[in-house]
Amino acid sequence: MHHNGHEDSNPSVTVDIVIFTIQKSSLKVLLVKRKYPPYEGSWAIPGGFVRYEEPLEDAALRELYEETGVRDVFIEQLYTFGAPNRDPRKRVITVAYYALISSENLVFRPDSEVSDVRWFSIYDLPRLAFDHDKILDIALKRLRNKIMYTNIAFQLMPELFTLTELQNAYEVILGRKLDKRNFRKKILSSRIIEKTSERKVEGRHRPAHLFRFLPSGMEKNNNKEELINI
Amino acid sequence: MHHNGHEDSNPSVTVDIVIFTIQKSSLKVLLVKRKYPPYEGSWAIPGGFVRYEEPLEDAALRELYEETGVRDVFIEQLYTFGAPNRDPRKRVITVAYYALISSENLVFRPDSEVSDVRWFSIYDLPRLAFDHDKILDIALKRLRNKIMYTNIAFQLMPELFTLTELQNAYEVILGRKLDKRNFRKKILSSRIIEKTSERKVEGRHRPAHLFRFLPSGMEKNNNKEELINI
DNA sequence: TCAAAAGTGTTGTGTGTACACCCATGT
DNA sequence: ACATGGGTGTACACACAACACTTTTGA
Repeated sequence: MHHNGHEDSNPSVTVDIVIFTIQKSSLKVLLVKRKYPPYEGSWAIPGGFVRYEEPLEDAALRELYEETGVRDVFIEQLYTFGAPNRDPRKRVITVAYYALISSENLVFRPDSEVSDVRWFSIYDLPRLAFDHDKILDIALKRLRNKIMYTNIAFQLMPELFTLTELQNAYEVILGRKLDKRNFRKKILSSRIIEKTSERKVEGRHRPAHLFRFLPSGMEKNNNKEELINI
Repeated sequence: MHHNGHEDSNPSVTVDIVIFTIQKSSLKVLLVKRKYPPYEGSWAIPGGFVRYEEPLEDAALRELYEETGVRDVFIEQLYTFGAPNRDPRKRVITVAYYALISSENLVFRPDSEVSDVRWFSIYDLPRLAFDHDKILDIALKRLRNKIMYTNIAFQLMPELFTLTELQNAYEVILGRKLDKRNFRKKILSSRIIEKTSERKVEGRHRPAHLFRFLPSGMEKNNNKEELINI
């Protein structure tokens, strides 16, 4: 690693990946605690250097896999951040991605306070290293925007889910309540889910129907998105 | 310039900028003819290396200025392209931008066939170097999408303009006709333009009123955009 | 007086939104 | 029987789309 970047006319290139999931009715992002300077001890978005022969998206998927053990995940390029002083050591240009993963897919769930990788509620974030607060902010805006006219929210859901669970996902992401009847009308009329014969029995009340996404030529976690309107 | 990139663990970083304008009722992009290999003699989107201490957007603005002589232009980051083999010499990651410039602002208008920099209609493009056809395609999609819910089309217009001229700009970008009455209703109700006392006399027919954009806290070419709906 | 573009309203259709009650189940 | 969340329909406001004629000017 060069610490005197000026001898190298090329900036370094990294990928950073904002990983979202929903846990306990809360939208969470995965952060890692930095072990070395700069920003030692601060929390940061996972990321790392792009290998010489590695496509950018592959680098992002590799980082994602290293942190979460999850493959076959929806990711999308977000924005490229290149302020000359965003890393105090040398010029580092980072291509930011965001990912949505279903909490059922999590191989390990870094929850404990002692771990150096942890899920944080978007409403209870620590101070972040570098310009990562800006990256996270833009990722959240993109997610909130895109959930309104695409089906990306489905990437956050398990295989089978109830309409209330789906609505909760939307509400948690948007940070506001939605009307139950209007939501169901909209989702059902978009013909992207189908009712299964199964029900979810949970507590002493009427069981909910379970739904699944319609394959419709595109598979879940296929990195494809379809236009809908909520 | 290294020709053996493998000795340098860092990819090179460039910016490329898709420059749009409207000329003669046609949407045009600026292309430059390459003087050296690879792709010698092919047309390409203007671009160049990012200097070590230079913000990405500054690099894009610099390239834009070098090719067009225009400053204070609307530009927006588009996407970052980083396929390992997109440049046959070595790994080059390019951060693509797009720009909209009013043809009245053009200091020089590269029109002649002999020049090595020229405006091309988007419907009559030459074969492009590298992956520049993909970049241009994405830029055009973004422009067409964004024109529908922001005021960026105004960046393409002169200081004073008629409603018919503005509608032509929309039609040329979208590649389809719009309804005159509905268009005027929409634009006028969005309260982002104001009628001036001047008229444009042109030909043997009724002169059109000239309009200008309302400052509304944000200046033209301020790289800000406002949400509207067309 | 004619050619050419400017300018102007209404109506139907569809979409978004607000809103309240009965149903099915477990305890 | 009751507590709990599941599930359902209607009415109103607004946005969008389709559509044709009159006005103003220069030649």
